[in-house]
Amino acid sequence: MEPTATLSRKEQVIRSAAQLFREKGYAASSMRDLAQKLGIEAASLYSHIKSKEEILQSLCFDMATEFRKSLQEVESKNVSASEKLKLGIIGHIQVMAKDLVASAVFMNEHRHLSQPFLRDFLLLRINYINRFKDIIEQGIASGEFKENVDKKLAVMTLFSSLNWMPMWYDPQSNIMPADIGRQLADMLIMGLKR
Amino acid sequence: MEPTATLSRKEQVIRSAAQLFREKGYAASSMRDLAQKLGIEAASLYSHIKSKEEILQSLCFDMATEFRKSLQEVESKNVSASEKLKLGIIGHIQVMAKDLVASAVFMNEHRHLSQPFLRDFLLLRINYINRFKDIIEQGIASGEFKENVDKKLAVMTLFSSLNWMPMWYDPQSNIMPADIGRQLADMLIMGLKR
DNA sequence: CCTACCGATCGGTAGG
DNA sequence: CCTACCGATCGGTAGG
Repeated sequence: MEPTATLSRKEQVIRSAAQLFREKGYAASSMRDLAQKLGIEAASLYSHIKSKEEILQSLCFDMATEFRKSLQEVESKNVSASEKLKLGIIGHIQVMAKDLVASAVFMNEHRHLSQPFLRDFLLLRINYINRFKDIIEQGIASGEFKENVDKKLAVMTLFSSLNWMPMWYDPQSNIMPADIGRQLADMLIMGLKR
Repeated sequence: MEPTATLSRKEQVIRSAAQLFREKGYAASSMRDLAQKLGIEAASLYSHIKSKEEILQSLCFDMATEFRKSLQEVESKNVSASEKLKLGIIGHIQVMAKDLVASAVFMNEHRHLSQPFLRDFLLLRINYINRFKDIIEQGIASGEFKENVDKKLAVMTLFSSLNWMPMWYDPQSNIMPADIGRQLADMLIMGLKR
C-alpha cells in the first residue's frame, strides 16, 4: 500500500477539484462539473466534503504549511544571506513542483476564500514574504547585496517570478525543479549581465 | 471638454466593470453587481454593451494593443540589446501604470474569454513574449548578456515580474512608474549582487 | 452514493 | 433607462 496509490475518496475529490479550479477558476467551476469528473452525482460529493469552499481551504492552507516548513528549515541553517536566499528560493520551487496544480490554485484562487479564512491566509503570506525580506536585509547589512536596492521591489520581483513558475513549468521537461530554483536564484542575485 | 472628464456611458460601464472584475474576478462578478455600482438596473446595462463578455474583450484587447504599440516603438530604435530590453521593460510598466485596474484584469481574467477570442489573445501574447526573447537573444549574440542564460527562464521571470506589478504597486506612492521600470530592468540585468 | 428537490441567482430579452 | 420576466444553473439538503 503505497501512499500515492491509496488516495482516500476525499483526497481524490480534492485533487480533481484542484485540476478543475486551475483550468476554469474557482467561481466558474461547478460542483456538477466536479462530480462528472469523478463519475458520480453532484449531491454525492457532500458525503466527502462539507462545502465547495472547504476544498479551496484545504488546498490553500496545505500549500501554505508546506511553504512555511521549507522556509523554517532554511532559516535554521548557519549560512550567508545570499546562500539563505538561494536555499529559500530552491525550497519554494521544490514545494511547488511537488504539486503544480495545487500551487496554481493557491496562487490564483485564494481570494475566493471567505472570512476569516482569507484574512488568516493573507497574514500567513505577509509573514512568509517578510521573512524573505529579512534575508535580503541581512544580505545588505553584511555587504553581500547592493545597498541601494529597493527591498520591496526586490522581494516582489522575487515572488512574482516564483509564483508564476507553475504557469509555465513543464514537468515533462528534463530540467529538474531544483535546477530551476538554482538558475532563478542566480539570475535574481547576479543578473543577466556578464 | 477634457477627454478624461467626458467618458461616454459605455466607457463608464467598462471602467466600473474593470474594477469589479479585478476585485471579485470575472466569473464571480454579476451584471447585477455592476448595475448597482452604476446606480441602474441590470437590464439597462444592455443598452450600452452587448454582453458581459464584450466588456472583458474590450479590456483585454485594448491593453494588448497598447503593449504592442509600446514595443514596436522600442524595436524601431537603433540601440544596444540591453538598452532595448530596458526600454521595453519601462514601456511595459508605463502602459500598465496608465490603467492598473485594466492591467490586472488583462493578466488574471483573460482566460474567461470564449473562442475564438481566447485563441487570438494568446497568439498576441506569444508574439509579444517572443519579441522580448529575440531581444535577449540579440544581447547574448552581441556578448552583452551571459551566454549560458536559460532564455525561457529569463523571459518568463521577466514577465512574471512585470505582470505582477499591478498587484502591489501603489499609485499613491511617490515612486514613478518609469522609475519602477528602470529599477526592475537594472535588477534583472545586473542582479542584486554587488 | 442515489433520487428528488429547494431557494437563490445567473446572463439576457421583450417591450416600452 | 425601466418593469417584468425567462430558462438555465448554482450550492446544497432530505431521506434513503
